[in-house]
This record gives sequence, structure tokens and C-alpha cells, in this order.
Amino acid sequence: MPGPIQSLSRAAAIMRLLAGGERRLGLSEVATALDLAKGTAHGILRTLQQEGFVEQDPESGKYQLGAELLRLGQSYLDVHELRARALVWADDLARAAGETVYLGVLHQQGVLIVHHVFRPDDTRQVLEVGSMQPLHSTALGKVLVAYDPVARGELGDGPYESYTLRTLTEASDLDAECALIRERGWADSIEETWEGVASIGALIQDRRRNPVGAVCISGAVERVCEDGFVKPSLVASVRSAARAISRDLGAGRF
Amino acid sequence: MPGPIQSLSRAAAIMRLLAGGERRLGLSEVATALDLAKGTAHGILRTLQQEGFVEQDPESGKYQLGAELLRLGQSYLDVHELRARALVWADDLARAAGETVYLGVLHQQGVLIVHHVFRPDDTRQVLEVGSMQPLHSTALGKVLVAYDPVARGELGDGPYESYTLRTLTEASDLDAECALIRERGWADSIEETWEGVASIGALIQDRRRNPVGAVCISGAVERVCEDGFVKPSLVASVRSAARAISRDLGAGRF
DNA sequence: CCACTGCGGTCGACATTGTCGACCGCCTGT
DNA sequence: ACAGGCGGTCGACAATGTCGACCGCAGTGG
Repeated sequence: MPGPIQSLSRAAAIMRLLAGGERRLGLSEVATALDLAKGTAHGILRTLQQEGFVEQDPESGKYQLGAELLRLGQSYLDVHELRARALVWADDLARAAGETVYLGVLHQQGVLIVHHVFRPDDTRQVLEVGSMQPLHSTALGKVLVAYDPVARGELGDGPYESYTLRTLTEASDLDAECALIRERGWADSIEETWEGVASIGALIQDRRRNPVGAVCISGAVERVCEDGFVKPSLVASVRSAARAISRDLGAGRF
Repeated sequence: MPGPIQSLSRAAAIMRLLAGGERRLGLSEVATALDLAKGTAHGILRTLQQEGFVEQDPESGKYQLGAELLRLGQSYLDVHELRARALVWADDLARAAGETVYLGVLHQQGVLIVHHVFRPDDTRQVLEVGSMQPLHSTALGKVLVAYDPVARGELGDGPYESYTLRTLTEASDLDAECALIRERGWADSIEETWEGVASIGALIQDRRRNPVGAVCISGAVERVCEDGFVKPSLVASVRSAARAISRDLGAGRF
């Protein structure tokens, strides 16, 4: 039975639709958006609601995502081996570098943040675990594109979306950058996604040298860079953290 | 068509099963645990995998939850109206009280934490957003049980699980406590779930006075209590935060 | 070194199951 | 008061998911 189960694919599409639009959606909206009969959409929504994946505003009758997703998302993190092993190293890195640390894995056409350590003694920040970052303009993303053929494939041939003046939007430029990244073993991104923010990332691989994710530090360009380049000491910290996590992952096997 | 969609319910059961067991599960394990034919379980797992809700370890062939759940869980938080409006108030409360703040909603037989503000200037803590707390032994839970008939219904007639010597395990005791909670308008829990931890909670209601969630502060019993009772000043802070959030929710409508 | 047992995965027949589009009652804005 | 939209229901139909036997492989113990 090498075909996907229709009702499940549709349910997934509905949940993604609900996740996309910031506001709640009505039954008819869902049905027309996905080109389903109202009855069909209703059946799926009712089941999703019973299971807690979708909630219905009793007042307006409109639907939104449900709490069970949050719970299961948390369970995903609990089981995630990379994240578990990286926790302590990420902490150390944040303390050593004095900057925010992110841990990301490839997911669809982006980097999914699975761990986030706040910059020590910084002002209040929002936790970004569960959010996505672009592949072509962040240190995390470019590391993955450079080392993971799947990531490179997901990216396509561009041109890519431009966020700042420094964003690389052409596939040829990005591939050249990736060659450089592979050569020196780390990636940076200086104001390529957000003005004023620079980041440095390095690859995490498992025991068989498969790329499984990336770590990066991210902070104000004034602190992370010097004379237009990222500080070598920070690069060293990130790379050694990445190596430590990779070693830890390999060790877990035996 | 007032029946749930079979394949969807089964898919949900599989995901919950994967979320429950801490380790990865094989196809046969899943199939036997849920009493499904192997082919059926495989079809569902394959579809879930395609959609990103489940991942398969390419080495062992075993399954675990997928990254898409984390992303959707995050989207749930983004849309969550109660959480959005409560963010700033929870912050203020944490600062004023100098303690950890939790924001929770009823979900199945527990309280789902949807927001968590760390205790200011405290040692490193783990974020508990997405985790569940028991209904019968926490301030958040008891508030909901006292005011929300649905929560009371979910709880059942006990006896309830005991975590410490002070846990209320009998329905009659808990109902008496709930009457008290309704009378004075707030709940506490002094070492009823974790030794050394006390918490104070109050109800959040929407414009039509329906209970929609609860806030609490939680901290070391030595700081939160005095002479065996919670400090009145902290109670006042929590209650005023709860009122502020409720007012904010009501205001959003017009 | 080889049966053997377990695994994940496939296949095709069957009928259960999800789908469809018309229909219903309700609320809302006109 | 009406019309148009909503969420929700119903029942016929056949497409669909389900089932259990089967396959090839990997690890294992004889």
C-alpha cells in the first residue's frame, strides 16, 4: 500500500493551514481553501477536535490549533537525542561566548530551532524554540546547506528571498559560499537576515559523520564582529562546542 | 456523519503512544500495542512520516515523533489569545512577586502550561511550557477544578495519586477545599505536589465569566509561606494579575 | 556456516469507511 | 422579514483504508 492515507494527508493539510493563518478559520474557509466538500472537512475537523489537535471557539464556531499539539511538541523535544546531548554544551557555549546560542535541525525548507539559550545577563528575550529560520541567510542554515545534500536540495535554485542588502539571493553565490564553509569548517552570517545581527555556526554530525544539525551563536554585530569579520575567538568556541556535541552523540552508541 | 474518522483516531493514538514511551518504538511494537494489523500501522506511520509528524531512525527503523509537531505546537502558542494577552501581566507578576509564574489551561486530565516566566535572577531553570501538571494537587489545577465543571468532571471521584504527605487524595476533601477556594477566590498548594514548593493560583475568565485558565506563582515554601500559610501580599499580587488578564481578555472583544 | 526467528515493508482482495453534495436550522446584516 | 451566509447533518455510493499472508533482510544461536 505505497500510497499515503488520504484522510491523514488532508488532516495534516488542515492543521498546517490553521497554523499558517494567524486568525481562526471557519469550516467553509477550510473547505474551500483545500478544495474539500464541507462534509468531509467537517468530519476531519471533528475528529481532530476530539483528539485535541484542534479547538473550536464555541462562540464563533471557528477553528484553531489545539493544545495536544503543544504537548506532543514538547514530547518531541524530550525524546530528541541531539537536543538532550547538546543541552549542557550549549549552556557552556553561551556562557563562554556571552551570546545567545541556537541549536537547529533541518526541517522542510528551513532550520527548526530545537534549543535556545538566552544571552547571559541580557534583557528579557522571547524563546524561539519551535520557530523556523531561513536556510540561505543564517549561519545555521548555511552550515546545513553546505554539508547536507538534502538541505541543498530543499533550497532549490533561487533566487532566494532578500531580507537585507547583504542577503545572498543567487544560487551561484550561495554555492561558492558553501564551498568556503566546507573548506574552513564554519559558517557566518553578518546582517544577512536581520540588520545588526551576526551569527557564527558549525556542523554537528553523528557517529557516521552524517550531518544532523548545527549550533550557532548570534548577537549584535558590534560584539560579534571586529573590522568587518567575526571574531576568531568566537569561531573557536562555536567549533569546539560543535565538536563536543558530535563526540557526545557518537559516544551514546556504545 | 457523527462518527470519528477511524484512521485519524488511530493516527492520534499512535502519536500519543510515541509521546508516552521515552524510547523509540518499532513498527511491530506499535501494531501490537494498539491491536492493529502491521500493514495498517505501517500505512499510518508512513503517512505521518511524509507529513513530518513522525520520524524514522534510518538505522534501526524505529519511529519517534517528528519535528512538525514542534512547529505546530509553537503555532498554537502564537495564536493562543489568553497567552498573548497574559504575557506582559505575567512578566509584571514575576517581577513584583520575585517568583516563578505559570499560566495554565485545562487539557484532558491535567493543566497544560502555556506560559512560564522564570524567577528573576534565579539559577538556570528548564522551561516547562508544554508540560502538564496534575489537577488535584497544584494551585493551577485546584483553581480550575473549583471553577470549571469540566475540570471537576475530568478529575473523577478518586482516590487521586499521592505525591507527598500533604496531597489530597479523597474527592470529599478536595471538594471541600474547592468550596473554600470559591469562597475566598484563590487557591494554594503547599507541598502537595513537590516537597519544598508552594504555589498560589487564581482564576482567569473571559468576558462571559467562563473559566479559561489560571495563573500562579510558585516558589520555595520558605519564601512563599509564613507561619504555615501563604503570604497575603503574594495572594494579592496573584489575584490582581488574574483580574488584569481577565479584564484584558474582555476588552479584546470590543 | 547455516537454518531460524524476528524485524520492517509489500501486496492484493475485500468490505468497511470516508467521501460527496444536497439539505437543515440558525444567526446576522440589510 | 428576508436573503445569504454560517456550521452542521444525512444517506447513498464507491473509493478507500484495512487485513493477513507474504517477502527479503539482519541478527542469532546452534
